[in-house]
Amino acid sequence: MAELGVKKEPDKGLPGLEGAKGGVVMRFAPNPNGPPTIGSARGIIINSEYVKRYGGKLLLRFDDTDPVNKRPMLEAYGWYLEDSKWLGSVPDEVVIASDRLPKYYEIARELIRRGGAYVCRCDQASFKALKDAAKPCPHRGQSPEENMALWKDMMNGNLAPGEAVLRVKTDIVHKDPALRDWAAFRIVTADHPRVGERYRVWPLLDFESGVEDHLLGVTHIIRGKDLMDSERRQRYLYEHMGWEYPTTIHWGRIKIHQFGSFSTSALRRALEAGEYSGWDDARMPTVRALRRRGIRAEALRKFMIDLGVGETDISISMDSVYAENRKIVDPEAKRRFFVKDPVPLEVEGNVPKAAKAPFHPTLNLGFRDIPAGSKLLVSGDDVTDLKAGGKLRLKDLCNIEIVAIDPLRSRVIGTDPHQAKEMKLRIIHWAPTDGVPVRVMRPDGVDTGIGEAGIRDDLDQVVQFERYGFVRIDSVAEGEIVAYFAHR
RNA sequence: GCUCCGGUAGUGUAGCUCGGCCAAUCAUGCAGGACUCUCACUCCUGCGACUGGGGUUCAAAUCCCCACCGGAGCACCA
Repeated sequence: MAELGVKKEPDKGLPGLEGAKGGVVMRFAPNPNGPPTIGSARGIIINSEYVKRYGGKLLLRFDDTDPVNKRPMLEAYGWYLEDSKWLGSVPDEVVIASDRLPKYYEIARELIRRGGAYVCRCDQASFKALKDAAKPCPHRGQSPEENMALWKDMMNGNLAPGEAVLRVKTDIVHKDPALRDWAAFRIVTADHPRVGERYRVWPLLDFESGVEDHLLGVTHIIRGKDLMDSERRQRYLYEHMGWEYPTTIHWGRIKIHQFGSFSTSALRRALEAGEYSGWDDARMPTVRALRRRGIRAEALRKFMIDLGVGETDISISMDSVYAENRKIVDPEAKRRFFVKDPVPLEVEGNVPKAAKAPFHPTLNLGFRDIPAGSKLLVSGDDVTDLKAGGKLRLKDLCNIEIVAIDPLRSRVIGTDPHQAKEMKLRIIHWAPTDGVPVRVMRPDGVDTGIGEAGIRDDLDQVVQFERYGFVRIDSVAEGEIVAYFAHR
């Protein structure tokens, strides 16, 4: 009775894709000039999410056609594969543009034959001047035969870098100057990290990407709003060739509060200048850094899917990722004591020999013993506002009253947690003097302190340092444990 | 200069295609409370938005126009 009206259900997850019923072919197409960043993760995750939803194929395509300005890194190809896999987005097929130059040449020749492209020998500045004035350059009217001959000169070395480019004919009087006769190939004699000096004519993004999307049968393209004009440019190419353009979706630029805006190239420069310890430095906005810090792929996936694919430029906070991750990690993270900036605390009276502390407050993960005694360490942050006569509870150990401040002395006034509760004592954590030195690498700096010795058993695990935050134990060396900070 | 795109709470997001179910969804954040030997987790309550102005209409977050704000392209970069 009540459901006569069709209630609009709030859209859950990603919006549907137009014409995706029979399955999709989608691609993520990075330039491998560094490891995947959080921005890359968005592309990897969203594309793969759609493929999972509609069925079909996920392609990982390396658009590595600039050996100079955005020079590829050989290691980065593997990094993308590795991080895609970790993110739960294993590609069905991997394509590397620098392997496929001959295909592009073939299409270039066909395009020339069809009169869809010409070899332009203007220098950059004078072409721009003509283009801005919506005037054709002198080479635009060359016959396909002339163009083919010049193309061969580009290929065989008769023309030097800068002396000629192949341009796709569009509409030289188009009202948007960005679309007028764009360059498809240029001469580059620099060596390429993968294929050396085998080729001297390299395609530009609009050609390479546009051609590949067709060759690979891509049905849906998701790309940045900054590439909107790319689609409009490529449509001219598709028209010359008689191809059908895929469906496109655009999204806006993404900024992250905690990292600001970043580009792979900028990060690479900073890294090479020695500002970071590596691509997985805790301060890096890379997938591998997040992984090292103990962020789970599931948290990232959920976060990215929740972001959606809007065309608005967004400025997001890692807080949401952290909130997702906290929920995943909390039930399995062992609790440990880590005392930051330790201050010695003398305790008089009957201090228990050891604390029997649960690994988890609510789940049955067992207990660990932490040796105690009359000399302990507490966090510098916890003692700043202490005064003589003040009382507090050392968690899982005993209740104390502060006797003196500098140096810090106290006496046991009981061990019963209920007493502490009745007295509404503040509860702080502590560490034994024979604990292990711990260094915590954080996005915002480094903390040092002493942790309970049991942390040595937690290599590669995500644990919670009580009242401090979640960390991943990164290394357990003789003298020091290194932890990477995930979030509070 | 030319051209294109966008503007819902602090931050994201749903709703906008086919105007009424929207005194506007969800998450995160913040505030308060419950639980708890952690400032974690969980639960409850609360805070908080349709950029502005015109127009069309019985009715506009949704359609049209203008303004303002933000982003992007006009590379032999991706």
